[in-house]
Amino acid sequence: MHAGSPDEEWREDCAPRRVLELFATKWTSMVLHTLHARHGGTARTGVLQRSLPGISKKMLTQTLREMEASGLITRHVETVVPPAVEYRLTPLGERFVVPVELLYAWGRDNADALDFLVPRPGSRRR
Amino acid sequence: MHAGSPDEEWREDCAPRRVLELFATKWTSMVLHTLHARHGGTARTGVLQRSLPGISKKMLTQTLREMEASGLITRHVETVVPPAVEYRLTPLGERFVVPVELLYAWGRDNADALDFLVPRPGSRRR
DNA sequence: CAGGATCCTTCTGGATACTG
DNA sequence: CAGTATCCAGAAGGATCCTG
Repeated sequence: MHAGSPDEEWREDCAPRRVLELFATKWTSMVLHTLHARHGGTARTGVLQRSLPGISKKMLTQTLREMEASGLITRHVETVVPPAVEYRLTPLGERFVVPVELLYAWGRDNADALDFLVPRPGSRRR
Repeated sequence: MHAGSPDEEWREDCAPRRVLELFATKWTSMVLHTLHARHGGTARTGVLQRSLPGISKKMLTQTLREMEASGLITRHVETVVPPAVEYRLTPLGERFVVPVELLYAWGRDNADALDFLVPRPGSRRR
């Protein structure tokens, strides 16, 4: 347990980094959580948008596209008018929910310690 | 379990969002993990930098500053020449390590499913 | 050795308008 | 209703040079 040992090198494509990529898009884990905890794993676009106050239509669509490309969700299109699109968690997505929920649970348990972060709504970190 | 219920509103300052703020700086969780898993919770600046191939001196310092401001680590300065600075996980930091490690563990367990992400070193997601 | 100060490039993501 | 296409301000973060 010391420096230099290249056992688990922080290569650009190591597992930890790839997981972080999933958080790179701001809304991913929130969509994941909402889909899972509030809608049982399946929801339509508009429902998701209303469940995530503050997300723009652009970012919702973009996030959903990336999550689909990552294999976290699937997209089902009902060919009707007006179009109805449903997003559903994949088994991989369901599994990813577990650590994400743990992370959020930790946040709730340590809310006091995090109080000094995000002091006032509108200012980001730092 | 449906839309509209404002039980756990996604306000700008809700716990989940504040946790995500901790990941907003790219290297935070990697520094945390390295400090914990490779150095037993305490390490000097240079050691950390060598343990994190690819991090710039600027980002390392900046990340450490923010982590200190967030109460995840403490900074100890040895007043000698050349200066020696040690960073140490706080109890809060130690607790945060738990969900972070679970996240990384999930990544390792699902490495196969994540293989299509980060196809070649040098290109980011998408 | 630790880290501050700049410069500069890339990316994020919000606002808005438009299509089927 | 779902999605696309632009435009654009601001943030993230890498490279480099300088200080005690």
